[in-house]
Amino acid sequence: MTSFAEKVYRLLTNVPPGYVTTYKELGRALNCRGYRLIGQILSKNPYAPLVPCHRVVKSDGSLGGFKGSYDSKDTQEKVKLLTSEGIIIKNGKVVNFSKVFYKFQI
DNA sequence: AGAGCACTGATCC
DNA sequence: GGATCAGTGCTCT
Repeated sequence: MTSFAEKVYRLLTNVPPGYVTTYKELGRALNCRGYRLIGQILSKNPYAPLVPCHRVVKSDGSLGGFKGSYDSKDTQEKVKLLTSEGIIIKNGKVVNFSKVFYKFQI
């Protein structure tokens, strides 16, 4: 499958552990303005644990959603995961966001 | 062929 | 400052 989705997954696997990126950055890296579709694609995530979709957050530092839910235990688990990777999250937002933000080379 | 979607920026109070 | 509106592009049914 050589679709747009695969490119997203590929970029995601390029993100090293302990770093995060944003839907916007992904969209920009792929030259795509439909930021929503990035999340939609990730929600499908046929590549499951291969693609660290929990490392993708919103542009303002909040985590956005996870597993199709906005406010559930899944989101809390995402926080826990990121925290264990060295990312500080407080009140549902990344504290050291600018420090762990992985910028794609365009 | 059509609707959905884990977002974002701009606009409106 | 916070809330709302509109735009956006690919995937799935």
